[in-house]
Amino acid sequence: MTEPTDSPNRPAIRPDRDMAQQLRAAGITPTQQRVQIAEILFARPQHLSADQILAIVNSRGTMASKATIYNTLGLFARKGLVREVIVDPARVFYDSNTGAHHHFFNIDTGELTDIDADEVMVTNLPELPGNTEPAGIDIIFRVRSRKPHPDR
Amino acid sequence: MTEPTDSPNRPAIRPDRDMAQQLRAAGITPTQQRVQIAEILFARPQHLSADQILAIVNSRGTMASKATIYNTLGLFARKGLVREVIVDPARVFYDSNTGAHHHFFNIDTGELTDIDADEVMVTNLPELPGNTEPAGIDIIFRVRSRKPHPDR
DNA sequence: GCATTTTGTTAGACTTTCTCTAACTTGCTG
DNA sequence: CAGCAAGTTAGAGAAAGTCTAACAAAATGC
Repeated sequence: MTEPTDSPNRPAIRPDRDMAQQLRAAGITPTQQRVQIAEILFARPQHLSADQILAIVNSRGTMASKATIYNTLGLFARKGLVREVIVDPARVFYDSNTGAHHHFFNIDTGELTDIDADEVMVTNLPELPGNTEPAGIDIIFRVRSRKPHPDR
Repeated sequence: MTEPTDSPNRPAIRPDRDMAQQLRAAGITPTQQRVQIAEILFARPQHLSADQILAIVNSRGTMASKATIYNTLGLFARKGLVREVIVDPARVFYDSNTGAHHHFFNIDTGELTDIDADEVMVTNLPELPGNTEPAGIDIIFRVRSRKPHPDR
């Protein structure tokens, strides 16, 4: 469960509704690029990196620069439409599922899998450090493929 | 609680004992550089980045290259002497406390604070994906300093 | 102990991911 | 439709970490 930085509990974006309208409802001016990126992200629940999104946009013959991808993903994350999942330095995934859930991360293959929040219970929320407010929890269960790699 | 990739439950490294000997006991050949880095890391429980360790080593007038810092930290992590904590892309911390605990990460200040494992209960460990074995859990409670920043 | 082989270290080039900048475009707003 | 704010762009730049090839140190065998 991660509370977004902005706008508490917005309904999830749906692929089958007018995207421009949904963006507007989320307080985001729907430019061509943003709609395009949103359509990719929300086509189904998935984890995509900025790089992958850029590649998909380009493969469609449409246009969006690297900077726009990053700006847009950052904006979406601030607005709570997607969730940043950090599993590996130098690789942030944007999770189109902002519902309560956690992740398995396979450190060998780089695969990221959802865990439904119901399957994990975190109790006893600790006291926050002075003068801070919650911004989210990330629980990542790191796993590795069997037969671990050698160890030098 | 993170199980190390190697060697299940090794006693924590202590700053007040012979470091070379302790490294050897952990299955690590104690070179000059490794001892130096270990002494910095285990002086007290703390979170240091590779960069910080490099800076400390250099400030002491001793020598260790960037590559050695990374090699050594990777080795220590594989051997379970330290724990990698990923809170921010492009910033991995090495935690000299490998005991059961989690973290607060202040996304505004970059501060990392320990949470004792007793304060958080995770129950219902989910079923692992096929043919994988556990490599550790990271629970990071992201917090932000009060009065959130503006939003473009 | 000396030679051999293995392991570790080094500087610096390289890679990857992300950010910044300055110019340009788009599109509200009155 | 003029003016202005917001968005996009290409490409340079920054930051963190990896790789490589040469050299150094250490373990191993005899």
